[in-house]
Amino acid sequence: MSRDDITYTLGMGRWKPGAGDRLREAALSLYLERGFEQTTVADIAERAGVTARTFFRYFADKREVLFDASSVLEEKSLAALEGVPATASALVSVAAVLDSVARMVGGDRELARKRQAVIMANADLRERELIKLTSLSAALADRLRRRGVGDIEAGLAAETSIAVFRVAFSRWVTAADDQDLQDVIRETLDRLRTLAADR
Amino acid sequence: MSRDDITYTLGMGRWKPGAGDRLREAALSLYLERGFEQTTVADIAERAGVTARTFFRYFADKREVLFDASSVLEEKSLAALEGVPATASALVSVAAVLDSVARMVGGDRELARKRQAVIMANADLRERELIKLTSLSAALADRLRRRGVGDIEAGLAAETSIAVFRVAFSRWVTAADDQDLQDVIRETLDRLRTLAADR
DNA sequence: CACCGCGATGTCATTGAGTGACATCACGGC
DNA sequence: GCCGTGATGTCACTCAATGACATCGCGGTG
Repeated sequence: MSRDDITYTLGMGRWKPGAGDRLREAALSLYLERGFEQTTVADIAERAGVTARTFFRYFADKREVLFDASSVLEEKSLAALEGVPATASALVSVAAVLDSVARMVGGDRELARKRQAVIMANADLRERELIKLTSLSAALADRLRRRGVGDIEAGLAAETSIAVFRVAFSRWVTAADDQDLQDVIRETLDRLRTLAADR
Repeated sequence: MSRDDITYTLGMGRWKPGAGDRLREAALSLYLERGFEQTTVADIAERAGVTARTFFRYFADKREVLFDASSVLEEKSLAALEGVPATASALVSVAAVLDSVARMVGGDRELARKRQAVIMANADLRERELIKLTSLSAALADRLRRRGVGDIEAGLAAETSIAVFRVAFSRWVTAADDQDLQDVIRETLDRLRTLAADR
């Protein structure tokens, strides 16, 4: 069977462009339809009109197809940190970063829900999700240290931001009514302040 | 080549007992010698005097051999929570759990160091480590809710405990002098209180 | 004592993830 | 009209992981 009927289009090069996007979409839909484990890379590649080998040229592994956006998220979050005066406390700086994350993630709650459903249904995906957050946290802590925040404070503030984000995000994505992720995060951060003051 | 010279011992049954322990030791030493990725399950099994198939009868996957102790850790941590009066604040309860974890983990710093070296050298192992902590956190949050702590507070307190533990553990395992993990954790928790009070 | 069921292990076959090496071929420049 | 390049295909391979079935010592049981 020739591939050309699927992939070849006049004047567009030898193959259809946007293989990466097609793979992303194919993967998400298949993960939703059959579940992550029941989907093979060959399935995804076929739906996207490429071979399995090509999948691995775009994504390091079967999970990464759901997470490669997070590198962009990380960059932009750290950029947001630059906008905060270096005199701000660690927690205030972190709050700004969380706000920026909320703006990026909070736009499409339906997409967030689908994604979350897939991720939560599989342990390997949950693992990957965690390490992405942790990677962001580590980068954040690093920047905080560079701007003079104490070693331990930087680590704590960064790790704490994950705590707040996870709790807030879970609340937001589950909520019946249509809240604003930024609000939920701010509220959750306030709750943490109260909590920590407890004895 | 017959296996009997290795595995058969008079009066001890058909095979040497303690295959699980042998596999654990073989795996850790090989991961230290060659690295996690450079070690195959067949290598581990061979050193332990069994077949690869047997490895997977003891451990769900190649990573789990380093983490199967954490289920015990989780049980005992939750048991420690039972000893805390239900009237205690969420953070105080969490502090008690952290103290219990510290007692279990803090005993052998050299072992902790070796383990940590292996884990930190590989992304897959870091992922697994994270999900174990998160699993503990989720269980902890669940118990807190059952004893009347508010939904959000429970989640926050549990997630925060991870933040504190990770920061403290990292400091402890890296430290030049010989500190007590419990002390480091308590100190870190205090720092968090200060941090959260900041504006 | 001979037989039996059980449990731990071995053996074999298979699927699917992931990788390296090399071939292909349209496109764009020269 | 030739050529280098980049994206893709093809092939071969290793290894993780799992299911099915065989093996065999041990501890009873009659």
